[in-house]
Amino acid sequence: MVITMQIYNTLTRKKETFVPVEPGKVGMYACGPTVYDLIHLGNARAICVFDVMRKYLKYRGFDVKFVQNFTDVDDKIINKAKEHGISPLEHSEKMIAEYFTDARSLGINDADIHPKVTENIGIIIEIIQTLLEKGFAYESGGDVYFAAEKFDGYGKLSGNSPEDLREGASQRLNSDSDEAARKRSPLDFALWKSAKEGEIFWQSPFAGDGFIGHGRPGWHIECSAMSKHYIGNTIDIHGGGSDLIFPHHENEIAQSEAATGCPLANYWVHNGMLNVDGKKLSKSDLEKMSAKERESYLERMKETPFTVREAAKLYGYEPLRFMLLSAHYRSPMNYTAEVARGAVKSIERFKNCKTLLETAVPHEGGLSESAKSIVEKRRTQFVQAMDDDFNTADALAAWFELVREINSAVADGSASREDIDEFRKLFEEFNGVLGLLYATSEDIPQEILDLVEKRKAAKSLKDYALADSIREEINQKGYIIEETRQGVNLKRKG
RNA sequence: GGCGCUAUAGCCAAGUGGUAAGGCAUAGGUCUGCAACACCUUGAUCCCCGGUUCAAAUCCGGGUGGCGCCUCCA
Repeated sequence: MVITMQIYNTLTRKKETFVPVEPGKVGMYACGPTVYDLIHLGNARAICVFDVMRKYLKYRGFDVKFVQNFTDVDDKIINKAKEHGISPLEHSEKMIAEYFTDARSLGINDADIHPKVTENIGIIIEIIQTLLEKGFAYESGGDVYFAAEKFDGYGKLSGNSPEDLREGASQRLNSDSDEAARKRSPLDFALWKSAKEGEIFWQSPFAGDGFIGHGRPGWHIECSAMSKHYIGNTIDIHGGGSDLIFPHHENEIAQSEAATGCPLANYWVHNGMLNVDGKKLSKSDLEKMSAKERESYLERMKETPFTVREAAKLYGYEPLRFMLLSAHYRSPMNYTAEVARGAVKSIERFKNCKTLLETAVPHEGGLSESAKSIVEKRRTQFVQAMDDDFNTADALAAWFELVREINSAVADGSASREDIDEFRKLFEEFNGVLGLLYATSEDIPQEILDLVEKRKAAKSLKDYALADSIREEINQKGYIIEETRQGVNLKRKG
Protein backbone atom coordinates (compact mmCIF):
# COMPACT_ATOMS: atom_id res chain seq x y z
CA MET A 1 0.00 0.00 0.00
CA VAL A 2 1.34 3.40 -0.86
CA ILE A 3 1.34 5.53 2.21
CA THR A 4 0.56 9.13 1.55
CA MET A 5 -0.14 10.68 4.87
CA GLN A 6 -0.74 14.37 4.97
CA ILE A 7 0.41 16.32 7.98
CA TYR A 8 -0.18 20.00 8.57
CA ASN A 9 3.14 21.69 9.18
CA THR A 10 3.05 24.86 11.25
CA LEU A 11 6.34 25.92 9.71
CA THR A 12 4.94 26.09 6.17
CA ARG A 13 1.26 26.50 7.16
CA LYS A 14 0.27 23.80 4.73
CA LYS A 15 -0.58 20.14 4.72
CA GLU A 16 2.39 18.21 3.40
CA THR A 17 2.96 14.62 2.41
CA PHE A 18 4.76 12.92 5.23
CA VAL A 19 8.23 11.70 4.29
CA PRO A 20 10.41 10.60 7.18
CA VAL A 21 14.15 11.27 7.28
CA GLU A 22 14.82 7.56 7.26
CA PRO A 23 12.37 5.38 5.35
CA GLY A 24 10.11 3.40 7.63
CA LYS A 25 11.25 5.16 10.77
CA VAL A 26 9.83 8.10 12.65
CA GLY A 27 11.49 10.15 15.34
CA MET A 28 8.89 12.08 17.27
CA TYR A 29 9.36 14.52 20.09
CA ALA A 30 6.60 16.17 22.09
CA CYS A 31 7.03 18.80 24.75
CA GLY A 32 5.77 17.27 27.95
CA PRO A 33 4.41 18.95 31.04
CA THR A 34 6.19 20.98 33.64
CA VAL A 35 5.49 18.82 36.63
CA TYR A 36 4.58 21.34 39.28
CA ASP A 37 1.03 20.10 39.86
CA LEU A 38 -1.54 17.54 38.69
CA ILE A 39 -2.01 17.68 34.94
CA HIS A 40 -5.08 19.43 33.58
CA LEU A 41 -7.29 18.69 30.59
CA GLY A 42 -5.29 21.03 28.41
CA ASN A 43 -2.21 18.92 29.06
CA ALA A 44 -4.33 15.83 28.52
CA ARG A 45 -5.46 17.01 25.12
CA ALA A 46 -1.92 17.39 23.90
CA ILE A 47 -0.91 14.07 25.38
CA CYS A 48 -3.89 12.24 23.87
CA VAL A 49 -3.39 13.81 20.48
CA PHE A 50 0.27 12.82 20.29
CA ASP A 51 -0.54 9.39 21.66
CA VAL A 52 -2.98 8.87 18.80
CA MET A 53 -0.49 10.15 16.22
CA ARG A 54 2.09 7.75 17.53
CA LYS A 55 -0.33 4.83 17.54
CA TYR A 56 -1.50 5.62 14.05
CA LEU A 57 2.03 5.88 12.68
CA LYS A 58 2.72 2.47 14.17
CA TYR A 59 -0.51 1.15 12.71
CA ARG A 60 0.74 2.36 9.35
CA GLY A 61 3.85 0.30 9.82
CA PHE A 62 6.36 2.90 10.89
CA ASP A 63 8.95 2.13 13.49
CA VAL A 64 8.29 5.04 15.83
CA LYS A 65 10.58 6.37 18.48
CA PHE A 66 8.63 8.70 20.69
CA VAL A 67 10.27 10.98 23.22
CA GLN A 68 8.40 13.16 25.67
CA ASN A 69 10.27 15.16 28.25
CA PHE A 70 9.47 16.21 31.76
CA THR A 71 10.46 19.68 32.82
CA ASP A 72 11.26 18.82 36.38
CA VAL A 73 12.99 21.97 37.54
CA ASP A 74 11.69 25.52 37.09
CA ASP A 75 10.40 28.46 39.11
CA LYS A 76 6.93 27.04 39.62
CA ILE A 77 8.26 23.73 40.87
CA ILE A 78 10.65 25.51 43.21
CA ASN A 79 7.82 27.61 44.62
CA LYS A 80 5.43 24.70 45.02
CA ALA A 81 8.11 22.66 46.74
CA LYS A 82 8.70 25.51 49.15
CA GLU A 83 4.99 25.59 49.97
CA HIS A 84 5.08 21.92 50.81
CA GLY A 85 8.37 22.16 52.63
CA ILE A 86 10.13 19.61 50.44
CA SER A 87 12.90 19.81 47.90
CA PRO A 88 12.08 20.67 44.28
CA LEU A 89 13.15 17.24 43.13
CA GLU A 90 11.02 15.47 45.70
CA HIS A 91 8.08 17.50 44.54
CA SER A 92 8.64 16.91 40.84
CA GLU A 93 9.14 13.18 41.41
CA LYS A 94 5.81 13.07 43.16
CA MET A 95 4.11 14.93 40.35
CA ILE A 96 5.67 12.66 37.74
CA ALA A 97 4.13 9.70 39.55
CA GLU A 98 0.80 11.52 39.51
CA TYR A 99 1.28 12.24 35.84
CA PHE A 100 1.62 8.54 35.06
CA THR A 101 -1.48 7.72 37.08
CA ASP A 102 -3.56 10.12 35.00
CA ALA A 103 -1.88 9.47 31.67
CA ARG A 104 -2.17 5.70 31.90
CA SER A 105 -5.77 6.03 33.02
CA LEU A 106 -6.36 8.06 29.87
CA GLY A 107 -5.10 5.15 27.82
CA ILE A 108 -1.78 6.81 27.03
CA ASN A 109 1.14 4.53 26.35
CA ASP A 110 4.36 5.61 28.00
CA ALA A 111 6.78 7.25 25.60
CA ASP A 112 9.81 5.22 24.59
CA ILE A 113 11.87 7.68 26.57
CA HIS A 114 10.75 10.23 29.14
CA PRO A 115 13.89 12.26 29.71
CA LYS A 116 14.03 14.64 32.65
CA VAL A 117 15.91 17.90 32.66
CA THR A 118 17.63 17.11 35.93
CA GLU A 119 19.04 13.89 34.52
CA ASN A 120 20.36 15.55 31.39
CA ILE A 121 22.22 18.58 32.68
CA GLY A 122 25.45 17.35 31.04
CA ILE A 123 24.09 17.34 27.51
CA ILE A 124 22.41 20.68 28.11
CA ILE A 125 25.70 22.25 29.19
CA GLU A 126 27.35 20.72 26.15
CA ILE A 127 24.99 22.36 23.67
CA ILE A 128 25.25 25.70 25.47
CA GLN A 129 29.01 25.50 25.12
CA THR A 130 28.68 24.82 21.43
CA LEU A 131 26.50 27.90 21.10
CA LEU A 132 29.04 29.99 23.02
CA GLU A 133 31.84 28.75 20.81
CA LYS A 134 29.90 29.48 17.66
CA GLY A 135 29.12 32.98 18.87
CA PHE A 136 25.36 32.52 19.15
CA ALA A 137 25.40 32.87 22.91
CA TYR A 138 27.03 35.16 25.43
CA GLU A 139 27.57 35.26 29.14
CA SER A 140 26.22 38.15 31.11
CA GLY A 141 26.07 38.54 34.86
CA GLY A 142 26.40 34.83 35.49
CA ASP A 143 23.64 33.94 33.03
CA VAL A 144 24.07 32.73 29.49
CA TYR A 145 21.82 34.18 26.81
CA PHE A 146 21.07 33.25 23.24
CA ALA A 147 21.56 36.12 20.82
CA ALA A 148 18.32 35.70 18.94
CA GLU A 149 19.06 38.13 16.17
CA LYS A 150 22.27 36.38 15.22
CA PHE A 151 20.17 33.48 14.07
CA ASP A 152 19.01 34.11 10.56
CA GLY A 153 15.35 33.27 10.37
CA TYR A 154 14.39 33.97 13.94
CA GLY A 155 10.58 34.20 13.84
CA LYS A 156 10.04 31.83 10.94
CA LEU A 157 7.89 29.39 12.88
CA SER A 158 5.59 31.92 14.50
CA GLY A 159 5.41 34.15 11.45
CA ASN A 160 6.87 37.14 13.22
CA SER A 161 9.67 39.33 12.04
CA PRO A 162 12.38 40.34 14.52
CA GLU A 163 11.08 43.91 14.19
CA ASP A 164 7.56 42.91 15.21
CA LEU A 165 8.90 40.90 18.08
CA ARG A 166 11.09 43.72 19.27
CA GLU A 167 8.11 46.03 19.24
CA GLY A 168 6.03 43.59 21.23
CA ALA A 169 8.85 43.08 23.68
CA SER A 170 9.48 46.77 24.17
CA GLN A 171 5.99 47.21 25.60
CA ARG A 172 6.97 45.25 28.67
CA LEU A 173 10.67 45.99 28.80
CA ASN A 174 10.84 48.25 31.82
CA SER A 175 8.95 45.86 34.10
CA ASP A 176 11.60 43.19 34.00
CA SER A 177 14.60 45.34 34.81
CA ASP A 178 17.17 42.93 36.16
CA GLU A 179 17.09 40.42 33.39
CA ALA A 180 16.49 43.06 30.74
CA ALA A 181 19.68 44.80 31.76
CA ARG A 182 21.69 41.67 31.17
CA LYS A 183 20.26 41.01 27.75
CA ARG A 184 21.77 42.65 24.73
CA SER A 185 18.45 42.53 22.92
CA PRO A 186 14.95 42.11 24.31
CA LEU A 187 14.56 39.10 22.05
CA ASP A 188 17.39 37.24 23.71
CA PHE A 189 16.49 34.46 26.08
CA ALA A 190 18.23 32.58 28.86
CA LEU A 191 20.08 29.35 28.19
CA TRP A 192 21.51 29.18 31.67
CA LYS A 193 20.34 31.03 34.75
CA SER A 194 22.68 31.63 37.64
CA ALA A 195 21.40 30.27 40.93
CA LYS A 196 19.88 32.58 43.48
CA GLU A 197 21.01 32.22 47.05
CA GLY A 198 19.77 28.94 48.51
CA GLU A 199 18.26 27.74 45.28
CA ILE A 200 18.83 24.38 43.64
CA PHE A 201 21.81 24.48 41.28
CA TRP A 202 24.14 22.46 39.12
CA GLN A 203 27.79 23.13 38.51
CA SER A 204 28.58 24.56 35.10
CA PRO A 205 31.67 25.89 33.36
CA PHE A 206 29.95 29.25 32.91
CA ALA A 207 31.25 32.05 35.06
CA GLY A 208 28.89 33.20 37.77
CA ASP A 209 29.15 36.00 40.27
CA GLY A 210 30.33 34.73 43.59
CA PHE A 211 29.45 31.07 43.19
CA ILE A 212 31.28 30.02 40.11
CA GLY A 213 28.98 28.51 37.54
CA HIS A 214 26.18 27.56 39.88
CA GLY A 215 22.90 27.63 38.04
CA ARG A 216 20.24 25.77 36.12
CA PRO A 217 19.13 25.56 32.51
CA GLY A 218 16.64 27.96 30.98
CA TRP A 219 13.43 26.39 29.79
CA HIS A 220 13.94 26.27 26.04
CA ILE A 221 17.33 24.66 25.85
CA GLU A 222 16.25 21.36 27.39
CA CYS A 223 14.21 20.33 24.37
CA SER A 224 17.01 21.23 21.96
CA ALA A 225 19.48 19.19 23.97
CA MET A 226 17.26 16.20 24.59
CA SER A 227 15.73 15.88 21.14
CA LYS A 228 19.21 15.93 19.64
CA HIS A 229 20.57 13.46 22.14
CA TYR A 230 17.72 10.96 22.05
CA ILE A 231 16.62 11.25 18.43
CA GLY A 232 19.14 13.16 16.36
CA ASN A 233 19.87 16.48 14.71
CA THR A 234 16.71 16.40 12.65
CA ILE A 235 13.60 14.85 14.07
CA ASP A 236 10.61 14.00 11.93
CA ILE A 237 7.75 15.31 14.01
CA HIS A 238 7.92 17.84 16.77
CA GLY A 239 4.73 18.45 18.67
CA GLY A 240 3.30 20.61 21.38
CA GLY A 241 0.45 22.94 22.21
CA SER A 242 -0.11 25.91 19.93
CA ASP A 243 0.77 28.17 22.83
CA LEU A 244 4.31 26.86 22.60
CA ILE A 245 4.88 28.10 19.06
CA PHE A 246 6.19 31.34 20.41
CA PRO A 247 8.52 31.61 22.14
CA HIS A 248 9.33 28.03 23.08
CA HIS A 249 9.51 26.34 19.71
CA GLU A 250 10.82 29.41 17.96
CA ASN A 251 13.68 29.42 20.44
CA GLU A 252 14.27 25.70 20.10
CA ILE A 253 14.67 26.12 16.36
CA ALA A 254 17.12 28.96 16.83
CA GLN A 255 19.21 27.06 19.38
CA SER A 256 19.25 23.73 17.64
CA GLU A 257 19.79 24.97 14.14
CA ALA A 258 22.49 27.36 15.28
CA ALA A 259 24.23 24.52 17.06
CA THR A 260 23.90 21.75 14.47
CA GLY A 261 23.33 23.50 11.17
CA CYS A 262 20.51 21.03 10.49
CA PRO A 263 16.76 21.64 10.49
CA LEU A 264 15.46 20.77 13.94
CA ALA A 265 12.24 19.19 12.76
CA ASN A 266 10.67 18.50 9.38
CA TYR A 267 7.08 18.64 10.63
CA TRP A 268 5.84 20.89 13.37
CA VAL A 269 2.47 19.88 14.74
CA HIS A 270 0.52 21.92 17.24
CA ASN A 271 -2.69 21.06 18.98
CA GLY A 272 -5.39 23.66 19.61
CA MET A 273 -6.21 24.97 23.05
CA LEU A 274 -8.87 23.56 25.29
CA ASN A 275 -11.14 26.30 26.57
CA VAL A 276 -13.40 26.21 29.56
CA ASP A 277 -16.27 28.63 29.50
CA GLY A 278 -15.06 29.75 26.09
CA LYS A 279 -11.70 30.86 27.42
CA LYS A 280 -8.31 29.37 27.81
CA LEU A 281 -7.60 28.79 31.44
CA SER A 282 -4.01 29.79 31.88
CA LYS A 283 -1.89 28.98 34.83
CA SER A 284 -1.32 32.62 35.60
CA ASP A 285 -5.03 33.47 35.52
CA LEU A 286 -5.74 30.89 38.15
CA GLU A 287 -2.77 31.93 40.21
CA LYS A 288 -3.56 35.60 39.99
CA MET A 289 -6.88 35.06 41.70
CA SER A 290 -7.22 35.57 45.38
CA ALA A 291 -8.17 32.56 47.46
CA LYS A 292 -11.73 33.85 47.57
CA GLU A 293 -12.01 34.48 43.86
CA ARG A 294 -10.48 31.14 43.18
CA GLU A 295 -13.00 29.45 45.42
CA SER A 296 -16.01 31.03 43.76
CA TYR A 297 -14.53 30.31 40.37
CA LEU A 298 -14.07 26.69 41.27
CA GLU A 299 -17.62 26.57 42.60
CA ARG A 300 -18.87 27.79 39.24
CA MET A 301 -16.65 25.32 37.51
CA LYS A 302 -17.69 22.35 39.57
CA GLU A 303 -19.25 20.64 36.58
CA THR A 304 -16.16 21.29 34.51
CA PRO A 305 -13.21 20.67 36.79
CA PHE A 306 -9.97 21.32 35.00
CA THR A 307 -7.62 18.79 36.49
CA VAL A 308 -7.80 15.42 34.84
CA ARG A 309 -8.14 13.83 38.24
CA GLU A 310 -11.27 15.75 39.17
CA ALA A 311 -12.84 15.59 35.74
CA ALA A 312 -12.35 11.82 35.68
CA LYS A 313 -14.19 11.49 38.96
CA LEU A 314 -17.17 13.12 37.34
CA TYR A 315 -17.12 11.62 33.87
CA GLY A 316 -14.57 8.80 33.80
CA TYR A 317 -11.29 8.66 31.96
CA GLU A 318 -12.50 7.00 28.78
CA PRO A 319 -15.14 9.64 28.04
CA LEU A 320 -12.55 12.36 28.62
CA ARG A 321 -10.35 10.79 26.02
CA PHE A 322 -13.29 10.56 23.65
CA MET A 323 -14.09 14.19 24.22
CA LEU A 324 -10.52 15.25 23.53
CA LEU A 325 -10.43 13.29 20.28
CA SER A 326 -13.88 14.24 19.06
CA ALA A 327 -12.64 17.43 17.42
CA HIS A 328 -9.78 17.85 15.02
CA TYR A 329 -6.57 18.28 16.98
CA ARG A 330 -5.80 21.71 15.60
CA SER A 331 -9.17 23.29 16.39
CA PRO A 332 -9.77 25.03 19.63
CA MET A 333 -12.15 23.06 21.79
CA ASN A 334 -14.64 24.16 24.36
CA TYR A 335 -15.06 21.97 27.39
CA THR A 336 -18.53 22.06 28.89
CA ALA A 337 -20.54 19.71 31.06
CA GLU A 338 -22.87 19.05 28.14
CA VAL A 339 -20.02 17.93 25.93
CA ALA A 340 -18.60 15.72 28.65
CA ARG A 341 -21.96 14.08 29.28
CA GLY A 342 -22.35 13.41 25.58
CA ALA A 343 -18.95 11.75 25.62
CA VAL A 344 -20.09 9.44 28.40
CA LYS A 345 -23.00 8.33 26.22
CA SER A 346 -20.83 7.83 23.17
CA ILE A 347 -18.42 5.64 25.08
CA GLU A 348 -21.39 3.61 26.27
CA ARG A 349 -22.37 2.99 22.71
CA PHE A 350 -18.93 1.66 21.82
CA LYS A 351 -18.85 -0.47 24.93
CA ASN A 352 -22.21 -1.99 24.21
CA CYS A 353 -21.03 -2.95 20.77
CA LYS A 354 -17.86 -4.43 22.15
CA THR A 355 -19.87 -6.54 24.58
CA LEU A 356 -22.12 -7.61 21.75
CA LEU A 357 -19.10 -8.78 19.74
CA GLU A 358 -17.95 -10.84 22.69
CA THR A 359 -21.29 -12.41 23.49
CA ALA A 360 -23.03 -12.72 20.14
CA VAL A 361 -24.08 -16.22 19.11
CA PRO A 362 -23.63 -16.16 15.34
CA HIS A 363 -24.57 -18.93 12.98
CA GLU A 364 -21.77 -21.09 11.65
CA GLY A 365 -20.71 -20.07 8.22
CA GLY A 366 -18.16 -18.29 6.13
CA LEU A 367 -17.54 -14.62 5.60
CA SER A 368 -20.56 -13.02 4.00
CA GLU A 369 -20.29 -10.59 1.13
CA SER A 370 -22.04 -7.90 3.09
CA ALA A 371 -19.70 -8.20 6.08
CA LYS A 372 -16.73 -8.20 3.77
CA SER A 373 -17.84 -5.01 2.10
CA ILE A 374 -18.68 -3.32 5.40
CA VAL A 375 -15.23 -4.07 6.78
CA GLU A 376 -13.50 -2.92 3.65
CA LYS A 377 -15.50 0.27 3.41
CA ARG A 378 -15.06 1.27 7.02
CA ARG A 379 -11.38 0.45 7.14
CA THR A 380 -10.80 2.58 4.06
CA GLN A 381 -12.86 5.40 5.49
CA PHE A 382 -10.91 5.26 8.73
CA VAL A 383 -7.52 5.19 7.07
CA GLN A 384 -8.39 8.01 4.71
CA ALA A 385 -9.52 10.13 7.63
CA MET A 386 -6.42 9.47 9.66
CA ASP A 387 -4.10 9.88 6.69
CA ASP A 388 -5.54 13.33 6.25
CA ASP A 389 -3.74 15.08 9.07
CA PHE A 390 -5.05 12.74 11.77
CA ASN A 391 -8.70 13.59 11.36
CA THR A 392 -9.94 11.79 14.44
CA ALA A 393 -13.44 13.24 14.17
CA ASP A 394 -13.87 11.61 10.78
CA ALA A 395 -12.24 8.43 12.00
CA LEU A 396 -14.76 8.30 14.82
CA ALA A 397 -17.56 8.65 12.29
CA ALA A 398 -16.23 5.56 10.50
CA TRP A 399 -16.18 3.72 13.78
CA PHE A 400 -19.71 4.78 14.69
CA GLU A 401 -20.97 3.61 11.34
CA LEU A 402 -19.25 0.29 11.85
CA VAL A 403 -20.95 0.00 15.22
CA ARG A 404 -24.36 0.54 13.69
CA GLU A 405 -23.65 -2.01 10.98
CA ILE A 406 -22.45 -4.57 13.48
CA ASN A 407 -25.48 -4.02 15.71
CA SER A 408 -27.79 -4.47 12.75
CA ALA A 409 -26.07 -7.58 11.45
CA VAL A 410 -26.17 -9.24 14.84
CA ALA A 411 -29.72 -8.16 15.57
CA ASP A 412 -31.16 -9.51 12.34
CA GLY A 413 -29.26 -12.76 12.75
CA SER A 414 -27.34 -12.46 9.52
CA ALA A 415 -23.89 -12.45 11.12
CA SER A 416 -21.80 -15.60 10.84
CA ARG A 417 -18.94 -16.66 13.07
CA GLU A 418 -16.44 -15.40 10.51
CA ASP A 419 -18.33 -12.16 10.07
CA ILE A 420 -18.12 -11.52 13.79
CA ASP A 421 -14.42 -12.34 13.79
CA GLU A 422 -13.81 -9.82 11.03
CA PHE A 423 -15.93 -7.21 12.74
CA ARG A 424 -14.11 -7.74 15.99
CA LYS A 425 -10.76 -7.50 14.28
CA LEU A 426 -11.61 -4.17 12.71
CA PHE A 427 -13.19 -2.89 15.90
CA GLU A 428 -9.96 -3.66 17.72
CA GLU A 429 -7.92 -2.02 14.98
CA PHE A 430 -9.84 1.21 15.46
CA ASN A 431 -9.60 0.87 19.19
CA GLY A 432 -5.89 0.21 18.94
CA VAL A 433 -5.35 3.54 17.21
CA LEU A 434 -7.82 5.75 19.04
CA GLY A 435 -7.58 3.81 22.26
CA LEU A 436 -10.99 4.59 23.68
CA LEU A 437 -11.92 1.34 25.38
CA TYR A 438 -9.13 0.11 27.55
CA ALA A 439 -10.45 -0.10 31.09
CA THR A 440 -10.06 -3.62 32.31
CA SER A 441 -13.32 -4.94 33.58
CA GLU A 442 -13.08 -5.70 37.24
CA ASP A 443 -14.31 -8.94 38.64
CA ILE A 444 -17.90 -8.72 39.61
CA PRO A 445 -18.41 -9.55 43.29
CA GLN A 446 -20.07 -12.88 44.10
CA GLU A 447 -22.77 -11.00 46.00
CA ILE A 448 -23.89 -9.34 42.79
CA LEU A 449 -23.77 -12.57 40.80
CA ASP A 450 -25.98 -14.19 43.43
CA LEU A 451 -28.51 -11.41 43.06
CA VAL A 452 -28.51 -11.85 39.30
CA GLU A 453 -29.32 -15.53 39.77
CA LYS A 454 -32.06 -14.72 42.24
CA ARG A 455 -33.57 -12.29 39.79
CA LYS A 456 -33.43 -14.79 37.00
CA ALA A 457 -35.35 -17.27 39.14
CA ALA A 458 -37.94 -14.66 40.05
CA LYS A 459 -38.36 -13.78 36.41
CA SER A 460 -38.93 -17.33 35.32
CA LEU A 461 -41.69 -17.50 37.95
CA LYS A 462 -43.05 -14.28 36.48
CA ASP A 463 -42.65 -12.59 39.83
CA TYR A 464 -41.81 -9.27 38.21
CA ALA A 465 -42.23 -7.25 41.36
CA LEU A 466 -39.48 -9.25 43.03
CA ALA A 467 -37.34 -9.15 39.88
CA ASP A 468 -37.64 -5.38 39.77
CA SER A 469 -36.77 -4.97 43.40
CA ILE A 470 -33.68 -7.14 42.95
CA ARG A 471 -32.70 -5.06 39.95
CA GLU A 472 -33.04 -1.98 42.13
CA GLU A 473 -30.86 -3.61 44.78
CA ILE A 474 -28.18 -4.39 42.20
CA ASN A 475 -28.41 -0.83 41.05
CA GLN A 476 -27.93 0.44 44.59
CA LYS A 477 -24.75 -1.58 44.81
CA GLY A 478 -23.32 0.18 41.80
CA TYR A 479 -24.14 -2.16 38.91
CA ILE A 480 -26.52 -1.95 36.01
CA ILE A 481 -28.26 -4.99 34.67
CA GLU A 482 -29.55 -5.11 31.14
CA GLU A 483 -31.47 -7.75 29.24
CA THR A 484 -30.15 -8.58 25.83
CA ARG A 485 -31.09 -11.22 23.34
CA GLN A 486 -28.04 -13.14 24.48
CA GLY A 487 -28.92 -12.99 28.18
CA VAL A 488 -28.21 -10.49 30.87
CA ASN A 489 -25.42 -8.00 30.71
CA LEU A 490 -23.85 -6.53 33.83
CA LYS A 491 -22.00 -3.26 33.91
CA ARG A 492 -20.48 -1.08 36.52
CA LYS A 493 -22.18 2.23 36.94
CA GLY A 494 -20.46 5.40 35.78
C1' G B 1 -0.23 47.84 17.90
C1' G B 2 1.85 43.12 15.38
C1' C B 3 1.09 37.78 14.01
C1' G B 4 -2.37 33.80 13.47
C1' C B 5 -6.80 30.75 13.86
C1' U B 6 -12.05 30.34 13.60
C1' A B 7 -17.74 31.00 12.44
C1' U B 8 -21.89 24.46 9.78
C1' A B 9 -28.80 22.12 13.27
C1' G B 10 -30.49 22.67 20.71
C1' C B 11 -25.13 20.89 21.77
C1' C B 12 -20.43 18.63 19.82
C1' A B 13 -18.43 18.07 14.95
C1' A B 14 -16.65 16.35 9.62
C1' G B 15 -16.88 18.22 4.90
C1' U B 16 -12.42 23.19 0.45
C1' G B 17 -16.45 23.90 -6.17
C1' G B 18 -21.42 19.88 -8.06
C1' U B 19 -27.59 20.37 -4.34
C1' A B 20 -24.83 19.18 3.78
C1' A B 21 -20.84 12.66 7.34
C1' G B 22 -21.13 11.10 12.35
C1' G B 23 -22.36 11.52 17.64
C1' C B 24 -25.34 13.51 21.81
C1' A B 25 -30.10 15.52 22.88
C1' U B 26 -35.48 15.70 21.03
C1' A B 27 -39.94 13.39 18.81
C1' G B 28 -42.47 9.01 16.65
C1' G B 29 -42.16 3.73 15.82
C1' U B 30 -40.24 -1.74 16.24
C1' C B 31 -38.42 -5.24 19.87
C1' U B 32 -39.10 -6.28 25.30
C1' G B 33 -43.17 -8.40 31.40
C1' C B 34 -41.25 -3.26 32.55
C1' A B 35 -36.71 -0.65 31.89
C1' A B 36 -32.22 -0.48 29.39
C1' C B 37 -29.66 -1.92 24.93
C1' A B 38 -30.41 -2.18 19.71
C1' C B 39 -32.81 -0.97 15.05
C1' C B 40 -35.95 2.32 11.77
C1' U B 41 -37.88 7.27 11.08
C1' U B 42 -37.32 12.59 12.49
C1' G B 43 -34.27 18.19 11.95
C1' A B 44 -29.62 23.05 8.54
C1' U B 45 -31.55 28.14 2.49
C1' C B 46 -23.67 26.18 6.28
C1' C B 47 -22.57 34.50 10.52
C1' C B 48 -23.72 38.96 7.06
C1' C B 49 -22.98 41.76 2.30
C1' G B 50 -20.87 41.80 -2.43
C1' G B 51 -17.94 39.18 -6.43
C1' U B 52 -15.97 34.93 -9.63
C1' U B 53 -18.42 30.45 -11.81
C1' C B 54 -23.09 26.68 -15.59
C1' A B 55 -22.46 25.49 -10.26
C1' A B 56 -19.92 27.98 -3.58
C1' A B 57 -20.69 25.98 3.08
C1' U B 58 -16.38 25.31 -0.01
C1' C B 59 -12.71 30.39 -4.07
C1' C B 60 -12.01 36.14 -3.86
C1' G B 61 -13.11 41.08 -1.45
C1' G B 62 -15.41 43.66 2.58
C1' G B 63 -17.97 43.45 7.26
C1' U B 64 -19.32 41.36 12.16
C1' G B 65 -18.58 37.90 16.24
C1' G B 66 -15.33 34.37 18.91
C1' C B 67 -10.42 32.54 20.22
C1' G B 68 -5.05 32.17 20.60
C1' C B 69 0.08 34.05 20.58
C1' C B 70 3.36 38.41 21.15
C1' U B 71 4.97 37.17 29.38
C1' C B 72 4.62 31.23 32.46
C1' C B 73 1.52 27.79 29.65
C1' A B 74 -0.45 21.84 26.33
